[in-house]
Amino acid sequence: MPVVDEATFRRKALELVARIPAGRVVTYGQLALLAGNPGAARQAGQIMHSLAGSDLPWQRVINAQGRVSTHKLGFGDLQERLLQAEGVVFGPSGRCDLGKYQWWPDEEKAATPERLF
DNA sequence: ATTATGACTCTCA
DNA sequence: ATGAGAGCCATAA
Repeated sequence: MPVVDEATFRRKALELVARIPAGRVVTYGQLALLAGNPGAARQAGQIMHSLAGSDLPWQRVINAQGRVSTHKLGFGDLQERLLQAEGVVFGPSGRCDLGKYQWWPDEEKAATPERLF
């Protein structure tokens, strides 16, 4: 059973998305976990679905395989371009290195010098 | 109340 | 590496 109510879950999820630095990404499952509802990766996606046209960096949310999950929806191409514009590199299989770009909240406190570029 | 539907994720074959 | 299948959880019908 959920650890937090839907409203809270959604609020925290959006909060997290807003904090993702350019050039970094987070997964749906990760978002669900951090928002207080482990296992609710689908809801994370559901929330993103409702973000159409918002000012949030929705493009920085991808699936656990390091691939964008929006090709079926038609704008997967756009999402990849936006990310590449921020420095994220996608391999020929349309996959990027999560170990390298995945972002975690606590990183804000610790400086993350190199890595990028 | 029940069913259908996903911007999901794991586990196997 | 690729794909099917089964959990998962909330929303819309």
